[in-house]
Amino acid sequence: MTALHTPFALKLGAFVALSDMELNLLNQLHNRRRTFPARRDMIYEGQVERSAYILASGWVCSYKLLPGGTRQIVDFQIPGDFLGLRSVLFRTADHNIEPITRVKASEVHVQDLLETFNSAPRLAAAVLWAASRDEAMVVEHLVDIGRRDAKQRMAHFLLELGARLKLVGLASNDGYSCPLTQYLLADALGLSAVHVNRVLRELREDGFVTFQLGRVIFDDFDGLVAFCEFDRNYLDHDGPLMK
Amino acid sequence: MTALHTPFALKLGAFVALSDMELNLLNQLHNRRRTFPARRDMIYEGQVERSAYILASGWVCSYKLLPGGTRQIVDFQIPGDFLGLRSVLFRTADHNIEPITRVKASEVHVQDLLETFNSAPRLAAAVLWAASRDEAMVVEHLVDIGRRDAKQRMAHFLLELGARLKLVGLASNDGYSCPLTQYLLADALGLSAVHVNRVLRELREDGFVTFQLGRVIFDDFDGLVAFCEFDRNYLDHDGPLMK
DNA sequence: CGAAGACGCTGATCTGTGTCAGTCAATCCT
DNA sequence: AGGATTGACTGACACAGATCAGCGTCTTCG
Repeated sequence: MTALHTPFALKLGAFVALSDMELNLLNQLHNRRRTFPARRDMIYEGQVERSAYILASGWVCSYKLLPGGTRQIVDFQIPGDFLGLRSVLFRTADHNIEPITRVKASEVHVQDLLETFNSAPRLAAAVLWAASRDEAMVVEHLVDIGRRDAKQRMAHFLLELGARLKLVGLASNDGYSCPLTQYLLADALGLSAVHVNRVLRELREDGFVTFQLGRVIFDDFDGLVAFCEFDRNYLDHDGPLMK
Repeated sequence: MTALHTPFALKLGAFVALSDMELNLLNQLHNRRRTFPARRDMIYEGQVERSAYILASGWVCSYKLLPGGTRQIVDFQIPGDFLGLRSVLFRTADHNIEPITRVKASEVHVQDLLETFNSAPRLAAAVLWAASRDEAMVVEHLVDIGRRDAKQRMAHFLLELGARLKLVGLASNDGYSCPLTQYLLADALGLSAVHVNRVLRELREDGFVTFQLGRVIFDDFDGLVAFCEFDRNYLDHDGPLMK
């Protein structure tokens, strides 16, 4: 992958055809590179220092802790995604962000972002688009947890993740590699780890998907889509107004 | 309530002290008044015409339909809230909006909004703040449905609603009037209507809240807060950056 | 007026998922 | 090398909440 096609550029490029000039501007956002080890929170609830990042490689999750000690993972972020965009708006972050793997990310100052938007307004639209997509995904998770049973929920989740990864060149319709443990899946889907295991086995025995050894393999992609009523267009909208 | 203190102005005023000039600008947004009857969708999934509204009176809900015929209510909107702000960004709306009662709302054109922001940048920050709060609420609902049992979920929901209504002068710590049916509560909380009924009875018998005849009455506000571990600050943040 | 819907409410029964308790293999640490 | 930790996996059992079936009261409307 050349410098001109970071995951971030790939993602935005899916909605706005990017000129060379715009691509260059995007790449200039990537100068403040930082690395984070797995499992140590990058941003935690109540933190005052506000920083946003663009994920270059690795996976992270954002979650909220409950007094009881359990947690709810709100979403996973994959390369190309923004981290902590909202914590820039509020004085303090309202949720935690934890790397699942070792992570490389570019720190982004609000200032730089605004300057970039100034030089290339179409990029502002693209970023806004991406932010709205993330919000739509949270809504879809709400529907997932509220109204689908465990098996459909898992199926829907694996397909959604696939669609997102495909956008940044990390998945195909065959499958993708995935560092999530069954405990992480449980915290994200509102299930117990034990039940996650059972559901994955059932989906495997049904011949739909196999999730083993860090790889998700779609054995019957169309069947899976039908089974959980996945809406194929839900993540590739028509793009922003200013296309 | 004078024209200078619409619910919308009250809400924004809670985060930015508004000058008379800013109040006037806000009120000018309210000229295109429209009325909607209950139960007929104002905005539906896939609709192309993009319009945003500010709710002046009445209640609405935004929801997503599932192929099976069930639905998940994502959130309720009360006076002072924005409707369909996101549907302005996308070519088509990605969810439905249905009035629960008869509703009065002011149609807002993107153009007017931008001009207002131009004259009073602090209002832009306030609106952004409000939008972020709405997003934070969806996240909280996710936590609700994913990790709290039915009773705590209901308790948390009733308290959250109370906090929002208080902000626009429609509730006190004693209670508020509330047009939601048990079916609506069920669709919002991911429960069956039957179970909603049982949970409400239990909360009443515990001496926490009474929800009857269209009124929510907090019999033991502090007890209820403790019971569902409601975070008193979660909705009154520190305000936006540009305070 | 009477009929038809809403809506609140309840008991009986069924079921999806959680909880508990444990095994096994792989990896990391000292 | 031995011990600790982590993650996948399983069976037995318990329970929260769904589903089914039904009653009663209001409101709406032809």
